[in-house]
Amino acid sequence: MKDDSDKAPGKVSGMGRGVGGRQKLIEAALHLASSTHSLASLGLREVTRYAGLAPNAFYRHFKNFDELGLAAVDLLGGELRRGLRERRLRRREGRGAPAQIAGRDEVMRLGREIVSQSVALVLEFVREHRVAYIVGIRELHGSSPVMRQALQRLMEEFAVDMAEDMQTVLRLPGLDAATLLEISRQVIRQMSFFSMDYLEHPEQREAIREQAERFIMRMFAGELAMQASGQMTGAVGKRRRNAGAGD
Amino acid sequence: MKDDSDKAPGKVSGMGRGVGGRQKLIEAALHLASSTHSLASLGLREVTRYAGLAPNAFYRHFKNFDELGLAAVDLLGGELRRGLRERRLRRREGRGAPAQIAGRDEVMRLGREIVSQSVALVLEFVREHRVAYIVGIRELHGSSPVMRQALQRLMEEFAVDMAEDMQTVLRLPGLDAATLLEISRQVIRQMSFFSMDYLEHPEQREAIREQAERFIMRMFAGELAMQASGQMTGAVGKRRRNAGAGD
DNA sequence: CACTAATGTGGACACTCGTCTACATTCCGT
DNA sequence: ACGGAATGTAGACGAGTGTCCACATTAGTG
Repeated sequence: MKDDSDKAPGKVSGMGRGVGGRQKLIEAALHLASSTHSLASLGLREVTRYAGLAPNAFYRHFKNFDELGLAAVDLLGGELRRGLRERRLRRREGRGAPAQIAGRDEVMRLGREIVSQSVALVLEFVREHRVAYIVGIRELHGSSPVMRQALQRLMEEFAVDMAEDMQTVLRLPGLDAATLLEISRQVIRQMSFFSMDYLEHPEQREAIREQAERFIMRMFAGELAMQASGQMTGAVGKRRRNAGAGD
Repeated sequence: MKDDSDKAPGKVSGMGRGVGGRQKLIEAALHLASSTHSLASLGLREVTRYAGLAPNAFYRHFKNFDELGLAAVDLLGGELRRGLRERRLRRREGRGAPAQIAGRDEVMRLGREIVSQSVALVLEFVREHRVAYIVGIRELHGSSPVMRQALQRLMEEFAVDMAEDMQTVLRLPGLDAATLLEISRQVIRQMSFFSMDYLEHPEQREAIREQAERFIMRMFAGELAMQASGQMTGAVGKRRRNAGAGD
């Protein structure tokens, strides 16, 4: 990929023979972890061997595998988030200042367009970063608290981005910020499953994409319908805000 | 020629000193896997040591860790599924022959009741089988294809059960079996996240339970709303069944 | 040039691991 | 009661592991 050798703060001066060591180790670890063990239980020697380095070279870059994992999350998580934000901004520019409160149909159409684009972008990223994504999902449920926390945080950032986007573009009446965030979190989580299906069943990609879009539309339509019929004050109770997996 | 004593529930034939060996190994493995490695990367010696047995005792019961994992899935997955089915039947009896097609409000109320009970049951099970559940979720995304497949299948069974239940109790107009199953699958998947939150944040259990119930209601309300407004024939694509007589 | 920091190699140590062979104990069915 | 099957223990082997120490190469800085 790219030579990004300055990932850690202040790390650009003198170097020995090879420059790609760090990157090579990360790639080796992701590749091995995607097809074999979990990240935390990878062998140090195994990884360095795969990367074409001596065992000790590992220590030059990372203290342990959690540290390597965090570096990978920073690298790829940041890339995905930047990608989503970019595309979002591009769309917003290309449209001027649109969404005055519009009719229900107009909102639906606009929402569907945004949903469709976002889903496509995520699935595209997932396809291009297959191994990293698989490892990411694996570690999200894995045994290292450090990795779990880092990845949960990443997902929370995605959810916040998505909620802000929705808030800005569609000003849905009665959809307060807290509810929007709750829905966004649930969408992001569900997407982690859809993305896995997408990778594992290439022959059903079209269907999976449609399923994902349908899911998201269903969530919003459901919230609107429940608010419209006043059902949300029912037995379910409604002390919503701050209920999620916030740190 | 009597019991096919393979792994069927009739495993009681000849035995040596201890009887709980198999069970002890499973428990040890789950316990270790829930707090340390993934199942597949557990050490044979590690597990037997924790179980208070000699390393070789492992071979007496399992050929490898996949086999142990499958046994655990059979054990606990079966228990959960039976529990859900039981409670479902009990509810159905205790009610006689209820659901003639009722008004929308009546359907909503009944649906909410079922949702609430089912969510409570699942969360209760999760709390009572904490370690097993954590390992299950971990292996659902883990590196062993054998375990992944077994757990995906288990979740599919849950989804089918849930869809059938919904189908039987609430005869929602226009909610065909395929859509119901799709929604059920998504609910089951989302519940895996809710359950994790539930375990990891005991102080927010009430809120998480409400969130789960809200999520499920939102899904159904959303599907009904979309069908009612004819939106499901839109750009999303909908080669699902032919709605035919479209209401 | 001399110095330092970064990056790399190789060898060695003690340790754990999976697996094998051999033997001991307990229960079941005939 | 006896033989076989199930379940358990003990010890040993080679392979792989994490980590440490010593040394080599290169880039930038004074």
